[in-house]
Amino acid sequence: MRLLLVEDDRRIAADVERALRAAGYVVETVHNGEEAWFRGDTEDYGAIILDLGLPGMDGLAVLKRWRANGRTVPVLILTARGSWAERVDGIDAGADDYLPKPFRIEELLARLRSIVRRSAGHASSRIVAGDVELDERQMKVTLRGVPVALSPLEYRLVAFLLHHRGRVVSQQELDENVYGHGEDHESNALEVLVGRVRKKLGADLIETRRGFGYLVPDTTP
Amino acid sequence: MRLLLVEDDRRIAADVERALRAAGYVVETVHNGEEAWFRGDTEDYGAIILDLGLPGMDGLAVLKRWRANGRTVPVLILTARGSWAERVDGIDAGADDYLPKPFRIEELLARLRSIVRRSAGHASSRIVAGDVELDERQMKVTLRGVPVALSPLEYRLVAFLLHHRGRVVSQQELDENVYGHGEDHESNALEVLVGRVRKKLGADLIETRRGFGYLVPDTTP
DNA sequence: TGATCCACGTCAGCAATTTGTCAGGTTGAT
DNA sequence: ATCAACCTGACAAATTGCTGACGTGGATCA
Repeated sequence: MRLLLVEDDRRIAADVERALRAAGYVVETVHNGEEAWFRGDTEDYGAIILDLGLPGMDGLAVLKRWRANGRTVPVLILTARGSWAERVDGIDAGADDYLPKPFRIEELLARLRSIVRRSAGHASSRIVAGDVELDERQMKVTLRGVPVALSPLEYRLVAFLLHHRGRVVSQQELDENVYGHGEDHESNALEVLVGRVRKKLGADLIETRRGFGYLVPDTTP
Repeated sequence: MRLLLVEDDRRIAADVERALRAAGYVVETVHNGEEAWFRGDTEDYGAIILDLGLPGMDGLAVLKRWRANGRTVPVLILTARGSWAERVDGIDAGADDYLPKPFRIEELLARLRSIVRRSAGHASSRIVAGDVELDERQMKVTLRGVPVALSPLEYRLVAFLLHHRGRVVSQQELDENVYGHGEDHESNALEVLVGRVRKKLGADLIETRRGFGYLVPDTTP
C-alpha cells in the first residue's frame, strides 16, 4: 500500500517513514503544504498522514481543498496535544482520524490500519478470501490455517489485492502500490510475482481478467 | 438515526444520552456487557458507543464477538484506560474510532458524525438490462445469473451501451468510446464486435436501428 | 573475507485469447 | 428490384499472460 506522509519536521518525518516502510508500506514524504496538496490531489494513495502545523499552506486548508475536490482518501492528522477544538475542526474538515503528538509509533500503525480498513469497508483487521487469511497486525498470511512465508513484495501484493477484493485491480495500480513507481511496463516482473504468489497460496486465489488486471473474489456474504 | 449507548456509569450515561438526543439521535442505553452484546447482535443501529470498562463481559470481548458474527456496524469506543497498548487492542479488535475519557461532548458528536459518514456508501454499481447484469466493480457480466467471459473490447462495448440504455447510440459514438479513436468507418470491426457480444449475451440485448446505431432497451420500472 | 542463501528482475518460449480483415450473405427502406 | 447497411463465419496476425531457467546483488554467518 502506498502512503503519503506530510510532515515538516525532518527528524520526525524520517523516523515515521522508516517505521512505515518496516511495516510494509510504500511511502512518499513531502515537507510543506503546497507540495502536499498537489500530490494528494493528483496521485492515488491508500492513506495520507497529515501534520497540521505546516509552513506555507496550513494542513487543515490542504485537507479541506482535497475534500472540496472530491478526494475521499483516508486521512490521519497529527495534532498538538490537548486542543480538542482543533481536533473537532479536523474531523469536521474530513479527517478520518487524528493522533495527538507525541505518539507511539505502534499507535500510529494501529490507527492507520483502522482508517484503511474502514475505507475499504472492513470491520476487522483480518481479511479472509477463500482459503487464505491475512492478519495485517502480525503481517501474517495463512493458507487453510497454515502459515505461509511470503517475501516483502509478495506480502504487499497479497495485502493490496485482499484490501481490494471483489474488484478488478489493474497492473498499473498494482505497480504503483506494490513497487511505488507507476511506470515502465517494459518488464513482466509483476506477472512473475503473481505467479510466485499463486504457487504459494494456490492458483485460484487470484483470478486473471485478461486485458484488465487481477481479481480476488469477495467471499463475504 | 438510532444509536446504542453502552455505559455502566449511570451518571455519564445520562449526560451523554441527553446530549445525543439533543443532537437529534434516537438513543437506547444499556449498562452491562451481556445486554450490550445481545442488543448489538440482534438489533440494527446506525452506530454503537461502547464503554470498555464494563461489569460482566468486557467491552472488548463484546466488540470481538460482534465482529466475529459479521456485524459491521460502526463502533466508537470509550475508555478511561490511557495506555497506548490497550488503545491499539481496541482499534485492532475492530473499533471504528476511539475516544479517551474524559471527553468533550462536542468531540463525541464530531467522531460520531465521522464514523457514520464513513460507513455510508459501499454499494457496488450494477446495471440490469433484460437477462443481462453488469457489475462494474468486478467487471463481471452475467446472463441469467451465469457469468459470461468477455474480452476487453466486448466489455467496454457492453458497459457503454448499458450506461446509455434506453437511447440510440451511433456507431461513431461507439467508435470513440470503445476504441478511443473516432476514425473513419472504413472497417466493420465494430459490427463484428457487436456480433460477438450478441453471440455471448443473446441476440435480443442489442437492437439495431438501421442507419442510426444500436439500442439497448431500458427495462427499469 | 568468503561462502551461501534468498529475493527478485530479466528473458525466451509457449499457449491461449483477442481482434482486424475479408468475402460473401441478409435485411430493410424506398 | 435495388442498394446501402448490416451480419456472419473463417482466418491470420497481434497481443497477453504464464512458466521455467538463469543471473545479480544484498544480507547473513562462519
